[in-house]
Amino acid sequence: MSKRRYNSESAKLEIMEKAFLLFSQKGYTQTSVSDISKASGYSKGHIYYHFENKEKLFVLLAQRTMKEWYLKWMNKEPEFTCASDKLYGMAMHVLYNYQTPLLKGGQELASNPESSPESIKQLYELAVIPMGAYRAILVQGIEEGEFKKGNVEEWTVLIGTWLGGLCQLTNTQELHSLEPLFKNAVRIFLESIQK
Amino acid sequence: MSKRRYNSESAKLEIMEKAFLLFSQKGYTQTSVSDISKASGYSKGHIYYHFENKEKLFVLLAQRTMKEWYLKWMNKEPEFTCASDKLYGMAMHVLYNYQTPLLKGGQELASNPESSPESIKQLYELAVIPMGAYRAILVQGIEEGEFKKGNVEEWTVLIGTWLGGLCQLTNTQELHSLEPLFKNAVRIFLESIQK
DNA sequence: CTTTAATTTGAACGGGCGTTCTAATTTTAT
DNA sequence: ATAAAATTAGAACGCCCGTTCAAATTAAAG
Repeated sequence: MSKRRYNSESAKLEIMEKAFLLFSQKGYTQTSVSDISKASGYSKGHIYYHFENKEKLFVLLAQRTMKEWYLKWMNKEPEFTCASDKLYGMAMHVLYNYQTPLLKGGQELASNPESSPESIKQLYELAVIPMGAYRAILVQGIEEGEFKKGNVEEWTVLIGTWLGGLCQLTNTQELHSLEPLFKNAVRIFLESIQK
Repeated sequence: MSKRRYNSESAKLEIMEKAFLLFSQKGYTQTSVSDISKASGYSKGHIYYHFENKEKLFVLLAQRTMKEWYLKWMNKEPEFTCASDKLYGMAMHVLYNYQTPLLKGGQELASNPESSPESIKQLYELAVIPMGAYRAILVQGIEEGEFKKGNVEEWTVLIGTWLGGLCQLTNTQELHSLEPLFKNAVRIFLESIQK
C-alpha cells in the first residue's frame, strides 16, 4: 500500500546538491539558508519542509558523503591484494574522493558551543570511519606477515593524519598534480612498517 | 618629539588578548565583536577605535601569532646542531606553539568570497612561514651530507602536511600525550631521507 | 467534481550582526 | 584654569540570519 503518491523527492535532492556545493565552498556558518534557497530555486520555507533545520541538513550531507566514500572504497578494495597495494589505493581514494571542503564545515559546527550535542556526536562518529578503514589495512598487513608487528593504533593515526594533512592541499592545487605527493607519503610510511 | 602622551595601549592589548582566545575557541565567523566587547570589558565602539574592523583585527592577531612562533623557533634552533635533531625540535615546537585553533580561523576567512583580497593575501603569506622553516632544515641536512640529495620542495610539503595533520589532534587531546606521535612521525620521515 | 492531503511560496518575526556616530569623559598641553 | 586632544561608552543603523506560519497551489482519492 501507499506508494509515494507525490514526488517532491527531486526537489529535496536538488536542495541537497546545491547545499553540498555551497557548504563545500563557503563553509557551514557562512552558507545561509537564503543562499541555498537562491541556488536551488526553492523557497526558504520549502527547505524547512524537507529538513528540520540548517544544522541537521548539514549533518545529513556529511553522513551521506562519508558513507559514500566508505562504500566506494569497499567496492574498490578487492582490486588490491597485498596490504601495501591497498594503502596506495587508499591514498588515491582519499585524494580523489575525500570531501575535505565539506567536512571542514563539520569542525566549524562541532566547535560551536551552541550546536546540538547530538549533531556533534554524529559528526565525531563520522570522523572515525576513515580511521577504521586505515586500521583494517594495517591489521591485514600484520596478520599476513607483510608488515612488522607494531602499535597499530599509533600507525593508524600517523597515516590518517598524514593523508588528512595532504588533503588540505586540495583547496589550492589540482588533484592530479598531488598524486606523486600522496604516493610518496605512502611509500615513506611503508618503508618503516614493512618487514 | 611627541612621545605617546596617552596610554590606551593596555586596553588595546587586553582586547587583542581576549579576541585571540575567542577566535581560537569559536573560530572567526562565530566570534562576534560583541563577544570580544563583553570578554574584554570594553565597549564595541572602543574596539573600533583601536581596530579598523573585525577582519583586520583577526589578520593582525594571525600575523602576530605566526611571527611569534617563528621568532621563538629562531631562538630555540641553536640548541640543536645536526639537521635531524632540528627536525625533532621543530616537531616539538610545532606541537606546543603552533596555534592551530586560531589559524583555522584564517581558512574560514580566506574561503569567504567577501573577505578583502588584501586580507586573504596576507593570510597566504603567513602560511608560507612554517614551510620556509622546514625547508631550511632540510637544506642544511642535505648540504652537510646528513640527508640524501632529493626533491627538497616535495620533502618540505610532506613533512609540513604531516605536522599540520597531527596538529589537528590538539583540539581533542592533551599536548603531552601527543609527543610520541609527533616524534615517531619525524623518525619515520627521517628514515627515508637520511643517508 | 469535490474533498483531502501534499507541496510550495513568500511574508513576517525576533534577534544578532558589523559598523557608525555622537556625546561624555579623561588626559595632556598651555 | 582653560583649551585641545585622546579615549571611552553606548545608543542607533541597516542588514541578514534562521525559523515560523498562514495562505496558495498542485496532485491524488473518492
